[in-house]
Amino acid sequence: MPRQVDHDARRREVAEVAARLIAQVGVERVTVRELAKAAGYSTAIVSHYFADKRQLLLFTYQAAAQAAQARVDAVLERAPDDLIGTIEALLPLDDARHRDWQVWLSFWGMAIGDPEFAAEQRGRVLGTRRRIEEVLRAMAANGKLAKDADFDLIARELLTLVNGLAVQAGFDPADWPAERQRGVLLQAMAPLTVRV
Amino acid sequence: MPRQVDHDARRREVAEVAARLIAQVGVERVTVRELAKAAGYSTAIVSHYFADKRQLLLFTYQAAAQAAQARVDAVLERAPDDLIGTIEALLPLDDARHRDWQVWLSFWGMAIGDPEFAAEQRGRVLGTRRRIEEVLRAMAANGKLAKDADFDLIARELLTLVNGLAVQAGFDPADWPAERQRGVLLQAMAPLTVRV
Amino acid sequence: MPRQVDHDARRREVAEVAARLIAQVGVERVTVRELAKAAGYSTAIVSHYFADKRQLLLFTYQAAAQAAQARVDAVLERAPDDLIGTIEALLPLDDARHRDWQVWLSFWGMAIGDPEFAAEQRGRVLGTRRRIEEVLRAMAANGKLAKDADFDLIARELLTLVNGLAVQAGFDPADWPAERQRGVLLQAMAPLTVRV
Amino acid sequence: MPRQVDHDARRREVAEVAARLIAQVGVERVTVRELAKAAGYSTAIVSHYFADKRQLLLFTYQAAAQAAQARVDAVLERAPDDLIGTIEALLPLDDARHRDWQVWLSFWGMAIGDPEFAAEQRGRVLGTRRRIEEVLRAMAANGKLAKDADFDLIARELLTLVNGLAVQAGFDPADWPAERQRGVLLQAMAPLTVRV
DNA sequence: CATGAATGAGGCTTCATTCAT
DNA sequence: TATGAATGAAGCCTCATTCAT
Repeated sequence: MPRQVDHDARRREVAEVAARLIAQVGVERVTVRELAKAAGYSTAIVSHYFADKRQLLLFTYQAAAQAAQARVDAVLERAPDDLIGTIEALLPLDDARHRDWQVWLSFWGMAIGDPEFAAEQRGRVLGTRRRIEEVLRAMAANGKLAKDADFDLIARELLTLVNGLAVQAGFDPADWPAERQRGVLLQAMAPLTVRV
Repeated sequence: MPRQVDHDARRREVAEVAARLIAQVGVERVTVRELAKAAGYSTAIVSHYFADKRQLLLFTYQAAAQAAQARVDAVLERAPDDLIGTIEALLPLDDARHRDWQVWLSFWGMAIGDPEFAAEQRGRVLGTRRRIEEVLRAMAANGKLAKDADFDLIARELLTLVNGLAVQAGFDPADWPAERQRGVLLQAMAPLTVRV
Repeated sequence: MPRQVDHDARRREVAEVAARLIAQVGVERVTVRELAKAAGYSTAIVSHYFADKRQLLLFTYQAAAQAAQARVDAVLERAPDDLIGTIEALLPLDDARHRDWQVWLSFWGMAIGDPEFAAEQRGRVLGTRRRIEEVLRAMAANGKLAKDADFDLIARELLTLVNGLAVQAGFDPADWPAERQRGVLLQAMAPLTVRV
Repeated sequence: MPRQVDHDARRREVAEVAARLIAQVGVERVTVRELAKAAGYSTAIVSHYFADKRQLLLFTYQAAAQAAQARVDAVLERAPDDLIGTIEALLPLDDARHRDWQVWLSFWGMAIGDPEFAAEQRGRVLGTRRRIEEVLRAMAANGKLAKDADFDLIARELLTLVNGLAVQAGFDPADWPAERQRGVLLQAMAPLTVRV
């Protein structure tokens, strides 16, 4: 019997290396050759595990999105109405989250003019907003938020803040330590949530 | 006597075409050939007016930034304390501003891993924040804002909102018509400014 | 298992084709495209086996130099004091040696203003002179040359003759058949060596 | 009446600049743009005064050859049998002659595979040899050389020495100061000329 | 399953030359 | 006579991909 290789595990492994490289040099500068070298495989690895370089990149993008989602899930499992925890799970407050944002930022260059990537990006934003809305509803159910609050609008503002913070922190991490991100976030959230 | 050409005007002309293309297909997909064809020149035109393709792109980036700055200036000339006007001058509320943001979004892909473009981006953010702070100070001088408000923090929140809105509107303009952008903006600004 | 290729052999093969082309059209007229076509490969073959076109040319130059050295070695193995044999091994007396000189002549154009190629040329001249000096010392040891002869000066004169003959024969082979080259050589060598 | 420009003087002026550049960077690296800049003219100067870049280079080559010829003429006007003076007029013993040789060396790269330049080179060698033969005949007439000497062969050897010395001195001037060039030359000439 | 040799398309750039002025 | 803007051909190189092994 031939040695069985866990196909999906290998795909994730390659995508992990890709994410590392993308965060370092940007998505457009990542060549299959460099990627293969960094991963310790031959150049044919992409054709082998992915139909295309494009598919590899898409997979890498989605993997980062799933990681973010998992972070949010971990928060909500403990407390389904932990809004601040949810938002913080999304912000680039540590290296892992910072790297995910680097990846997304880098992909945005591709997403301009690439309908499929743009759609992916739209979907990710929409999905995240839905999750935030759920948290808001949970808060309302727990009396932490007015039941007639405009959940959609609040969620939009919150996600707007997240994206805005991440963009600025992404290109100027020195100017945006975790505390400063939290400072802006809390200033903005204060009037939103204390409206029981 | 040879035909005289306004060098700077021609540079702006080429950069304008570049911006159009970038907004359409993304900065990495813009080739000199396509650019030349779209501009109605030969491929050598780029080398003629720019040292490099890279220099052309940098110039294009800066041109978009200057356009934004000019829009803000136009507002502040009329009313130096017009905060909402300033912010709206920055948001992708019409096609022109939307296109500028498409250009920046596209460049962010390059900025990851390209120190010079990243620095450019940082500079642009910093400059815009300074201008917002000035507006806040003018407001305070006119009694529209508490004199001891944390100008830096407020300016950071406002610019965070601008960037966050632009990112979302950039990839999903249908979901972010001007009114919705204003809606989020006003909801967020209300508690900030009405604190006389 | 992938097809295995002898990297160095392939490099020599490509360089051999390059030498042929250089001798025909001159080093500056050799394009990667022509070279690839003549070698029966695609243009990417050069980048595949050499970092650079420049590196390929350097390698080609050195290969010709090594061929000449090998010819001298073959002579000296049989008779370490065979001065005439050594000199004749260097002269363009047959097609193979003529072609090597064509290559060097062509490279001289590059060497002007290219420090690295100029240094390579200097090194080759110096190395050859050293070998001639060794032959002279062997002759002195065998009583074929005065022991107090000025080895350096004699070697310089001999190599001067070699270069001078090669230059003229290189551009006017019809006027410099082997016999005439030998004629000048022997006339010049007669007074040098018969001084026992 | 329009200002009359001395066409030939302008051609020589441009060629002089070209020679300077060629000696510095090699003939293949000289671009029309650089040449025009160095000469203080526009790029169209070549099309203006020469049919072609190629014609300009040919003219430059010939100008250097004429300069060498003029140097020999100056010697022979004083003493038509001054063999050593003639040879020294050809050797790169000072900067001016060194530069001429740099130009020729650089052109040799072009001459390989360029029949017209090769023919030019052949002609120059032949012409110089003829002049040396004349000097030898003058020596014979003055009793400084055996009347039945092989003028052709001696002239060939002498010109071989000249070319050989120039090649070596051209790439390694530090190793070939004037005195060393003369040393090799005199060692080689001694047996040739003292055969009255 | 995995390799690395080889490809061909395409990118940016440089350059001699032309042309209207 | 002289200019400099503009061209188009060509050069080198890089890269994702394919294919025999």
